[in-house]
Amino acid sequence: MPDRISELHAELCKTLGSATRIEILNALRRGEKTVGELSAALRVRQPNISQHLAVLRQRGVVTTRKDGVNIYYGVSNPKITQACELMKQVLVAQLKEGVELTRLTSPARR
Amino acid sequence: MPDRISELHAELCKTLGSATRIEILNALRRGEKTVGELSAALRVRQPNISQHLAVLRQRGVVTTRKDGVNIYYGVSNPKITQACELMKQVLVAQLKEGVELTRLTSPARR
DNA sequence: TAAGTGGATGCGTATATGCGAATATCCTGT
DNA sequence: ACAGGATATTCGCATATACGCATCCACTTA
Repeated sequence: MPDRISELHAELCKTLGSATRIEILNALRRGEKTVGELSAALRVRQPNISQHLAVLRQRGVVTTRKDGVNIYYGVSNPKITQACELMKQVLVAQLKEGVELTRLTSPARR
Repeated sequence: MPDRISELHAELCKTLGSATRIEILNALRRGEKTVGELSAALRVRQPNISQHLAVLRQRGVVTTRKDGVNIYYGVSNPKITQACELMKQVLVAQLKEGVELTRLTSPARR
């Protein structure tokens, strides 16, 4: 029976569980970007980008700043970028170890 | 158009996107535990725990060690715990700021 | 071999998520 | 008020995920 905190924690983590959102965060590392810039840089349709940004916003992962005609998005907390980076390091380590990404294989029974 | 690496990265992150799995990882911080111990500690039915452990296994987040009758699960890479901890810190910061978790509210239009 | 324990799997269902396509909204210049 | 660029929202569909329940498999001991 998971408690409330764990649920919020999981929800926050779940936010990073999308390839497009991961790329959005990567793109925002070097600084703020507008929706249009993100859409162009990632080659993802604008409405789709907007949807992902909405998710990131709801979880407080990104912040918005309006400047003239555009809305600039940025990462709200550097720790998010750090966590992201750690996870990527784990991934890289796995790939190097040739970790049998038994993605579709059976379990530990051996 | 997200690339392969981002997809793997996202899949790995997605693994942390479940309250039960978050609690499993928290429980494993202090050391290895068997399925039964986890089931009892978290008060979650055994088959359900097993399923979540299967997910964690497939993504290489946990490792298994067989000892006599039991199977001990442990976190495969300390960086995973670290990333998890960073995310929790972000969450705590958000809660403190009373971040209007506009979970169900409108966006940045102002 | 029968029984018991620890753990994994399959199934059905309810719910959540991602994406495309169309559309709506906001803001600024004319 | 109007046009147009920038961004947000809605709808529908296809897919993924979580959970309970029942069941199955592996190993040990009597």
